Amino acid sequence: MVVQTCLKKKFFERSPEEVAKDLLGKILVRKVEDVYMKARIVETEAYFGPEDPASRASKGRNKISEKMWAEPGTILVYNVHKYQMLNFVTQSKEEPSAVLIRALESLNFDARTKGPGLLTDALGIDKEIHGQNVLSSNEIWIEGPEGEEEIYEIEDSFRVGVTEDLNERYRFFIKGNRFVSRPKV
DNA sequence: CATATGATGGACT
DNA sequence: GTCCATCATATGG
Repeated sequence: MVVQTCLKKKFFERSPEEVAKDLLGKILVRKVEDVYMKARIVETEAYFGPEDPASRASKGRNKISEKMWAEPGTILVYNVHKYQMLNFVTQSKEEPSAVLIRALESLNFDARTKGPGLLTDALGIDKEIHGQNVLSSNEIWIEGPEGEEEIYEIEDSFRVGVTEDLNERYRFFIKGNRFVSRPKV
């Protein structure tokens, strides 16, 4: 029997790169009224602080980005065109950084989740949960099998769609998973 | 399969 | 008015 455990604060108190990799394979649970939607995280991206040109923290503090300086685990939601992007704050209040959820493998529902904008649509995520903490929210949280070995390979690439990327690969995804938004790099 | 392009709308300055 | 961490469609090999 696999024991599902909610993540602890410590999980998010690490670099966005580590958190992004470790979120792969975890189960995202979204509760809307009496409906529970469960999905496996299969693709993520790490964003750093002011030194990362693609990060919203590099544009200074504003109404959206200020939550990057909040507690690790804080939920950050912002829009790109007509879509919402779901992120979790990592590291610490002094070192703003975050992980973007880019694709999910739906487990108990049927909707398109192959892309950061599509998955928020599927889960009904909008700014209502912006600023909540994924460690304490009862509308969205993350579970993971404890002490299980990874049964998949992690592949990486440069980040998708950014106007100015860093010189490292900060996109991570589960190799071969059919829900990954852009399997080829 | 690959790459290219147009539509898209909310939030900020 | 400008920016954007997107998506769907169309085209070519």
